[in-house]
Amino acid sequence: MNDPENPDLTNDSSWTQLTAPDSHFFHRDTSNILSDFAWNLHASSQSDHHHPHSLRFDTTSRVPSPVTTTTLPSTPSSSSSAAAAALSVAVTDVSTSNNLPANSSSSENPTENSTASAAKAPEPPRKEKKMAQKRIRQPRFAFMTKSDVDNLEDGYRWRKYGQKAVKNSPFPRSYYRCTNSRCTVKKRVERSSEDPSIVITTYKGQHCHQTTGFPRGGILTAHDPSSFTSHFHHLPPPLPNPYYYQELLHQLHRDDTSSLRLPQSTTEDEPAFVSSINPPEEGLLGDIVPQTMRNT
DNA sequence: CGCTTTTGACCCGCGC
DNA sequence: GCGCGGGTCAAAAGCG
Repeated sequence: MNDPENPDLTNDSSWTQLTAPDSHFFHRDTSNILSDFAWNLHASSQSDHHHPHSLRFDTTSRVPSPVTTTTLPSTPSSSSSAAAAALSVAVTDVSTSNNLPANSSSSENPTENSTASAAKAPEPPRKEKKMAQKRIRQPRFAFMTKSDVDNLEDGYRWRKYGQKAVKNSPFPRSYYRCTNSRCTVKKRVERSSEDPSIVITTYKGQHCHQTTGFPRGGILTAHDPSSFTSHFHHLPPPLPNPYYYQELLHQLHRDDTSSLRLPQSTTEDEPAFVSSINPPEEGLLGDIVPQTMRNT
């Protein structure tokens, strides 16, 4: 079965064959380490079209936008200290008209859910929650990482809440949720069946809090986008951080909007990363941290 | 003791 | 309607 939210990221062709409704995919055909294209990212309009590293933006379904390909400037990999190498990034936003931000803990509070079950509410809270989840789909993005470890360090703490065997894959898929009780972000980690060295990580939702900090990179705060980027420029995190990819999208759109066409017409189901095309000073906060959380 | 992981069961959506 | 597969729950076990 083709899971629209979970295309086989290990298959290059599948990246462009994504048939998921309201999804937007980025594909980068590269095997370089993350730091190669990440932590020194300075996307410029002078896209090196000769470079094999390409970022493919693909959107299907409701938005009949053509697949647009752009390229990223590449800097030679200067370090292999990181145990992981990002291969591709995919943004599969599936937000609907009611894009529930991660900070809307009032409407989706795990603690409340757990306690409500014992209260025997007239309506099964579990069912309510399911219904809510069905209606409200959160932005998500995925990336492939060459790594020996499954659970990549990304600055947040995660609690594993499930594991499932994956069809046509000898490797199980693990499900994690952010340990922050108010945060509804989840991530899914699975290993490529074709290349066991590749870990496919899919993030869903938006964090409503700061990171806990990288073990080897000091504390990383999400309050200061400038320090965030400069932090990475000077001190690449040991492993890929989802922030980077959203920043990547920013950069791409900012620098080359002519070649990277975003589904601007999807106003009714505005993807998070589209709405995040903000002024530079807006930075990553537009993607990750809800505006209401920034002044805390 | 508190937190995390494991794991079987359950629920739901989707395709046939 | 049925079966399959993905995703989640929740109790038990493990760990520091």
